[in-house]
Amino acid sequence: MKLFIVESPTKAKSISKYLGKDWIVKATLGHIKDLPERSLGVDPKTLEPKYVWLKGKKKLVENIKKIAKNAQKIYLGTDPDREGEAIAYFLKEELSRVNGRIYRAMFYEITKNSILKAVQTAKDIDLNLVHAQFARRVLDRLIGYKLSPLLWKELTTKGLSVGRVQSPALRLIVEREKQIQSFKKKKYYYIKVDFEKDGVSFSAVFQQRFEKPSNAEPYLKKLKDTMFVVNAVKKEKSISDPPKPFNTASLQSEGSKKLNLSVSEIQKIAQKLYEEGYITYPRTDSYRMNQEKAQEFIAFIEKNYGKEYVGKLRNFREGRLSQSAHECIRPTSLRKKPKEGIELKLYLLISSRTLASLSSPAIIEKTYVSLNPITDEALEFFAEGEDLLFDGWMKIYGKEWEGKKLPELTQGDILKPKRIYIEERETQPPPRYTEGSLVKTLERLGIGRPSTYATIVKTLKQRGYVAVEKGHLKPTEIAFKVVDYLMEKFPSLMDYSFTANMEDMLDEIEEGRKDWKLITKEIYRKVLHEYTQE
DNA sequence: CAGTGAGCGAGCTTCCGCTTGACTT
Repeated sequence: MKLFIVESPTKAKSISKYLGKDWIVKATLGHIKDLPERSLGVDPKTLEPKYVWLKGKKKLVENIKKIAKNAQKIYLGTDPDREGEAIAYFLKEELSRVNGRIYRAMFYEITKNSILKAVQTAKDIDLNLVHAQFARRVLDRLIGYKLSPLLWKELTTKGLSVGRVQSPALRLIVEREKQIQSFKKKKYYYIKVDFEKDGVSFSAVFQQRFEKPSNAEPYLKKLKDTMFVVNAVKKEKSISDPPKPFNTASLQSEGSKKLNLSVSEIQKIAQKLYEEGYITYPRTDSYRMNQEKAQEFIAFIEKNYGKEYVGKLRNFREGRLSQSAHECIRPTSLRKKPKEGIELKLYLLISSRTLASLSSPAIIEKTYVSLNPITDEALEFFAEGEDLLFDGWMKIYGKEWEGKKLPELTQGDILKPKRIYIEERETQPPPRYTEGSLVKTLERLGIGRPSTYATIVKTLKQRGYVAVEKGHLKPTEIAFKVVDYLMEKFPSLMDYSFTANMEDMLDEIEEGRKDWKLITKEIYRKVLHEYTQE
């Protein structure tokens, strides 16, 4: 009998099928050890971390140990990334007491081939990766547990928190709010002319905007009772490429927008769909898709929509920080879907997005028309229209076409205006973040991981830093104070590229070029630098 | 005798990242 260990019980089930009878597959349910919650858990001098059992995990590992005792070989198949390597490390530390034949198996998708290959090519644990996890963990702990108490004292409020991820996230929200507060709305005016031709109405606007309606009046007088002539018509084809398939960030933002739910609710439903076998792993930063599956989906498109709707599997550049242990989020099969309710709705969003990503581009024709009043050629008016020549992926994704088509116009056409008037508009402040747009921004900046996006939002709410108002995130007064304080005392931590810089350092540890304790100390000192100078 | 203050100990918030099931109400 051989033993295979993974993180997720759902994965354990599928892998168990591939490996067959003389294998036992067990799941750790994520990390098994972590720093203690109620103390720092890091020696301030040596930076030596004190990892302790997570709740319930001692018992779980003891059970695995009993099986390990009698196993011919033990394969550690935790996720092929920094965190997964750390889990494997602690597993080995425990299991090697009863059995020395322990190997590290790496796989990037759950298919029979890749699992068998992982077993054949299994090697030893990569200590560099483990040390990078220590560095990441210790740094996050030091920042969180050393800086938070400074806030309690400074702002005499208990329960406030500072973190490598949450504090820059809060800064985004607070800075947006400041922009909104200082935004001065400005009115502006333009001259608009309504026409109608062949029963289709359209409008043209004057080349110039005005700050005051009185500035537009003289022009308006000139235009009284005049006819217009079409001076030029330009047509341009443009291509609208299909969207990428979903990863966690885009599923959370698109899902919460379309189904009107919070990002945590979306994540919860996705997790359920995953456990019930409807979709692939829901915590991923990757857009990769299994080749054979993509072929299967493309065949489905051809059969149900026709050849002209078939696109191709594209290779997307993964973000530099992407650790890519999993594929994109897609249906496991198109033959199996949930029966009803919100689960079905999210499933259908995922399946249509997946198919759309593999279908053909939409083709749009843009028309630009310029017109003059017959009485004055120097006054130019512009009209624009869009026509959908081919819907492509939009049909499959169910995206409604919003473009407006112009009537057929040719140079020299004479038109009688239906109405000439001044329209008032106002410049708009930038919008507040929604949960979804915040998650997308965090992903773009490389702040946080797919497994934590939803919790980041939750933490900011729990700390009383943000409130949800009409679906948008509004910072509270204490949030302003916290961000102002941190910006003054710890500017390098609040820099949006802090995480990216930290990742660079972790890369060096992973490649074995730097000692993890030295680097961790260096970064932490840099964060504290300005503060301790006083 | 009442009020004051020093000294001491107990009880305390907090991080990010990996994963769900086993608890209680």
